[in-house]
Amino acid sequence: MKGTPKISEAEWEVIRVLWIESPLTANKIVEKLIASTHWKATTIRTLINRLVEKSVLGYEKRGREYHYYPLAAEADCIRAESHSFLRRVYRGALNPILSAFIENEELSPEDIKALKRILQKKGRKQ
Amino acid sequence: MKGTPKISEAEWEVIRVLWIESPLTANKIVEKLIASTHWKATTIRTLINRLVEKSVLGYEKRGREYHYYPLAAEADCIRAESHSFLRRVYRGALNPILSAFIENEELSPEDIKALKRILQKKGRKQ
DNA sequence: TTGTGTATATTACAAATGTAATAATGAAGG
DNA sequence: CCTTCATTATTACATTTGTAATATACACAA
Repeated sequence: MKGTPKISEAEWEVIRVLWIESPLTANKIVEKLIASTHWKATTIRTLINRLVEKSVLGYEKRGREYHYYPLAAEADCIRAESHSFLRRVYRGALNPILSAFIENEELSPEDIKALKRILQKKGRKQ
Repeated sequence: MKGTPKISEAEWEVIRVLWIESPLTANKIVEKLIASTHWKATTIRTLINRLVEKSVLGYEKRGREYHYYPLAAEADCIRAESHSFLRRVYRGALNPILSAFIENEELSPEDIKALKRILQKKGRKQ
C-alpha cells in the first residue's frame, strides 16, 4: 500500500458503499446512491471513474459489465483522513478534540462504557 | 453567526495563527507562516484575502496597514469541521472513531485521566 | 444485419484550491 | 515634486472537485 490518495467528500460516499458490500456493478452503486443522494447517474459514474484513476477502486470486467471493489482498505483510508483532520484542526493536540467530540455528539451508554474500557487499557500500557 | 463557511486546508494554517494572537498585520502573519511552511509571501496574502472574502477574517485599516483578526470563533470552526469530518468518515457513528483515535494517537496519562472524567460526567447526564 | 437499448468512455464546464507573479498605490525621504 | 520602498490589489494559471451531458460501442432482438 502506497499511502492512500486524497478522497474527496463526494467520493467518500461512493467508496463507502463498496466497503459495505462488494464487488458491485456500476449500476448497483448508482442505484444505492441515487437512493441516498440527489445525484444523477452520470455524476456517480464520474466519481467511480475518478476513484479508479486514484487506485482506490479496482474492477473486474465480466461480460460487458464492470464489477467494482475497493483496493484501499477502509481502515487505512479512515486512518489517513483522521490524521489529516487532526493535523489541520488540532495540530496533534488530541485531547481537545476528543473532549469536543464526546461533549458534542451522541454517545450511548454502551459507547461510553466501551470507551472507558479502551482508555483503561491504554492507561495500563503506558 | 451564520454558519461557518468552508475553510480550506491551507487557509486553516492562516486562521490558526490569528486564533493564537490577533490582530496581526499581513506582514506579521506572513512572517510567522514562512517560518512554518514553504509558502511564498504572495501565497499567504492570497490566503488572507480569501479568508476575508469568506468573512472568516476581518481587518482594520490603520495607516496604510491592515490589521487582521478572526471573525469566526475558533470553537465554531472546529465544531463545524469536526462535524463534517464525522459525517464524511463515520456517518455519525462516533464510537469507532474515538476508539481509533485513542488507540492510534499519543495520549498522556493526564489526557487519559481527563477523558475518563469527561466520560464519567457524560455517563451521568444520560 | 440493423436497430435499440444499456454500459462504458469522452467531453464539458464552473467553482474552489494551491501557488504564485505582477501591477498599482501611497507614504516617506531626498 | 519625484523616486523608492513597502503594502495592498489585480491577475494568472494548473488541479481538483462537483455536477453533468453527450458519444460510442456492443449485445441482443427482430
